Amino acid sequence: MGRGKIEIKRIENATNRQVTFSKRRNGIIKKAKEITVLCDAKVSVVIFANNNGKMYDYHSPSTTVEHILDKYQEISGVKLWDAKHENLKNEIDRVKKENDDMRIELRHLNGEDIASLQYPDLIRLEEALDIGIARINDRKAMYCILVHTQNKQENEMIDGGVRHAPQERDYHYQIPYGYRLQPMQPNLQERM
Amino acid sequence: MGRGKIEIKRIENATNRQVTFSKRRNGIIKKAKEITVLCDAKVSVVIFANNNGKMYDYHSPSTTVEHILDKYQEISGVKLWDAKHENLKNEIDRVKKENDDMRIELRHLNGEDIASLQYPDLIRLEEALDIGIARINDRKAMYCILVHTQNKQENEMIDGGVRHAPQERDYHYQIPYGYRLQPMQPNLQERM
DNA sequence: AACTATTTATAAGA
DNA sequence: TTCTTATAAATAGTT
Repeated sequence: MGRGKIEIKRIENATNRQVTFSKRRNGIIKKAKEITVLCDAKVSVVIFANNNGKMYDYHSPSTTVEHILDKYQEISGVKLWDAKHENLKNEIDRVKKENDDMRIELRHLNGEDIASLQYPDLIRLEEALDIGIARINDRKAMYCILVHTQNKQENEMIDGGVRHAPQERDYHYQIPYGYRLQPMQPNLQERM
Repeated sequence: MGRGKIEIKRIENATNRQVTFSKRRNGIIKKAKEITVLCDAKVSVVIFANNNGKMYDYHSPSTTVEHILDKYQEISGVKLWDAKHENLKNEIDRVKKENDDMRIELRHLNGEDIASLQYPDLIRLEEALDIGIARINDRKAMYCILVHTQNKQENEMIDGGVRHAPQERDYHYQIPYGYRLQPMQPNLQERM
């Protein structure tokens, strides 16, 4: 489409090549704009000149490059982001694995999904639970002591004619009256 | 460039639009190939049909999409990866948060880091642990029953003159001789 | 999917 | 470069 027909092969004359590049580049981008409007298409064109590396591009409106690339990946199956994001993905996998392991352990501690466990595993679980209970009872006992002390202090204050508003840390209303101190676990202290 | 001149605006007739899309799409990709050869250019064209979402693309040889994108970013200053990056980071944060929560719960169940817990939380924990222990004991009991049955079967086999190789599921070596059955937890069945 | 009358793109020249 | 213009190529409407 010009004064003469040309063969489609590299134009050896640099000036000529540059001129043709410029003309045809504009042509392609014009066509891209046209098909966008005429046919409601999404188009993305990126052209680099080989000599100066300058870039020319067109992207149809309401189409971000990201969007086009996402679709490109999805359809072509090429994973563009992998190189860049492999590390992040690996970390996600690692954390998710950790997550799954903990979820399983939690379920086991709750006595769920234990059908597949060997007998020694059951023993181990029971021991872990026993330790937990021991420590929690220990802590409960400390609350009782604390409340006891606090009550004593409050009584002394009333005696002195001063009454305090209930504090955040007035726990005793949560503890049943007469709650008995749990005996300390004799073998617990060495672990704490 | 056809029988009649057309205005560059959306073609309303769907069939016509589809035909024009097809023709012009081929035209653009042909032009892209030509400029690649003639001018030694790097070209990337991606076209999506709006109706079926089908993708058509061309990328000049020795030009990966990644390469073009890298250059695109470098020149345009647009950070294409950021959006993707952000999503992955958010997921990591989300999973890590889940992770931390579970880690805390595990520590609590183990009776650790409970100094900051309120009394009702301690009660809740203890109840959870009790349930776990009950279920595990229940399971242990099932092992004992199983082993008992198995032993009986083996004895019968020996009586019949046949001796079997030890099976995978011969658990009894893991259970101390004379291990006594744990009493079932009376309030456990309704939960299982 | 072909055909072809026209429009459009562009190669070569100024 | 940019403009011009002859001609090749693309394609709108038709079959």
